[in-house]
Amino acid sequence: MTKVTIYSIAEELGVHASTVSRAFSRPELVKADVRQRVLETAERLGFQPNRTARRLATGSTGAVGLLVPDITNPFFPPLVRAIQAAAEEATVILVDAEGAAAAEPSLIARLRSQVDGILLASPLATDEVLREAIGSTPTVVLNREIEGVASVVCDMTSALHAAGDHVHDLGHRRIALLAGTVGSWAADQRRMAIRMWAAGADVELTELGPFDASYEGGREAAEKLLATDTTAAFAFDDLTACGVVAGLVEAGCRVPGDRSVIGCDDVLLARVLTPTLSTVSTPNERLAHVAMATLRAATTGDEATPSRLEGLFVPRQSTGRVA
Amino acid sequence: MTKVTIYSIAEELGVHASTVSRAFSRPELVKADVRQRVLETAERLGFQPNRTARRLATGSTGAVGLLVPDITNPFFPPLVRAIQAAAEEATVILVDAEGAAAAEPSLIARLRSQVDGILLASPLATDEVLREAIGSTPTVVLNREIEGVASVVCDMTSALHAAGDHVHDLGHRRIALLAGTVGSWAADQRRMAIRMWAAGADVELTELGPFDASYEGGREAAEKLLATDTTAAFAFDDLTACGVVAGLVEAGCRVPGDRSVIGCDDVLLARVLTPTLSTVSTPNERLAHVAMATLRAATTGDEATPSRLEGLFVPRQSTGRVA
DNA sequence: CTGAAAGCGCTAACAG
DNA sequence: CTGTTAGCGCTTTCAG
Repeated sequence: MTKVTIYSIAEELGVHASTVSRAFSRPELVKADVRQRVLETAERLGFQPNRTARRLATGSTGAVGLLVPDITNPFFPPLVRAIQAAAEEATVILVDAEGAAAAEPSLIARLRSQVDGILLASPLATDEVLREAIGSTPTVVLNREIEGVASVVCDMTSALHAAGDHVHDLGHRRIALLAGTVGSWAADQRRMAIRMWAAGADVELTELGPFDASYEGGREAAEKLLATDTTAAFAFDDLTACGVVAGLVEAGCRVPGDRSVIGCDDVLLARVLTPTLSTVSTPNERLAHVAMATLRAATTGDEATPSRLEGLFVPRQSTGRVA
Repeated sequence: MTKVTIYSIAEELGVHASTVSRAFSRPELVKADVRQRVLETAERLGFQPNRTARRLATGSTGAVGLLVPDITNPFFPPLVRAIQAAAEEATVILVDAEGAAAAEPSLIARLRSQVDGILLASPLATDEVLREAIGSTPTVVLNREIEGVASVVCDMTSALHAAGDHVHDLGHRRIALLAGTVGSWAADQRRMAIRMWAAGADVELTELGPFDASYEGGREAAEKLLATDTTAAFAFDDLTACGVVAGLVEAGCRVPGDRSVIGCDDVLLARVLTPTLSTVSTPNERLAHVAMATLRAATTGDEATPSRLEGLFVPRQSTGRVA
């Protein structure tokens, strides 16, 4: 079981190692039958090109880094999966910041030396910090926008408008906006979208918060919510919405009987909760593909192109006709 | 911003590159003051040792692979996090099998060439297939045992006995066991544990299933469950339990008022569901540490040591006094 | 303790 | 189209 290299198979065939190398990396440069035989014996000998050597020689790692702020947030696993699928041959190195935004710069620094490019999901760090951390490494930021850095975001605006119209159609006129973490790009965007919608509809919007984007944050929000006479509420995300529902139900308020609740992200939780959550879903696969394409472009030195994808409102059980 | 290598700093100091190299990899072999100066200028120049080159030279990748069957299963993200933390310097390459057990061998093959060792969470593939796929790569299997392969498992037996005693104390005597996927090591272990407990307690155990380890599987289980006169049920995991609760509630059956439900794994869901789930938690951090330690041992050629950790029963709201 | 030299396995000009 | 020849940046004997 000795290691099989391009030399082993070159020798076996009486050709030069570089020919073997070419047979793999630039097949068009080698005569069809030679290539054929190379591939065959490679297969036969169980040849596995040594990625490390290739990397050293080419200077490219064949890997992309994916930094997520909190892998235990149910929003990210599906995204991670989609990115891996979209990465195809490239190996993706996932790094979880464990919810500690302050640690991200050093994590990014470590990543930089191991990858050709970085996909960065970092909602909380400031533009400054991030720009400095990524330096000259080709980077695409996800779900936020930073001047001068390529990005792909899922724009929830129109979906949230649709969600607003949906509850409006159900008769709701006093609506609560449970704001998410301040300084979060996504939270800001969602807040703006809902304000904009409310301004154009005959509804009274009550802003509460900010609340932490967590179940506990939702519980807290529920308390504040109960002190208002609103009949429907937009939560920052599904996890928060889950806490809101739990808090309301515990206080004897029925969902959607007495109050309607709208989540965001369409995580697994939204589909298994009782009641299932009306929410806005993200096109993860599309996002992943666009992100990878953008990263490849960035790697080959192209311009920073910001892309926007649209979220989709998914009505479920947590929204109902006003009491 | 030219690349800084051991040569740059060797030149800068008028020493040989190998000395610089040693200053990092075998500091004890270089005189204190030289080492000192090397480290200083390395710092000053922002030297980042090129991992790829190091790998080529040493033959070790400094990376470990972590294969999970389904990253979207909420059980895994916390484990991934724990493993990353336990891996310290080593970079962990996460591979998600996307729920397709059949694809695992080829994923493992790809991994093998990129890492020093593999942590393998693969509940469904057969021992044969796995043994063949890992070949001679140092491997630790997680939550299952394979003859001849190092492993670390979380043994739920005593925790499930505690759970049984708990519902027994609450007055339950007719108990349902909702079996998980057949052929799954964990499912088998849990089933055995509950049977064993039931055999030693004055309860009547009704086995139902097997059901898919999913929300839908739980819904299906709920239906079957309603056709029995049992008052408490063990679900395979929390996701299943969630489906069971949803199915029961939808049928007008209250949890825990009319029936008690016990989950397993203690995923996020268990804590945010209403009612919160009584379940068995896994010591992820311990598991991760033991797994990494075992892998390091395996890498240095030591024997395959199977380790067993204990789960912990966590009573919550989904279990209550019998009606 | 440090310098010299030989690779690790592959790629990439450059000739032929 | 294919062989030659240099490396990629670091580690590691082997001398001294």
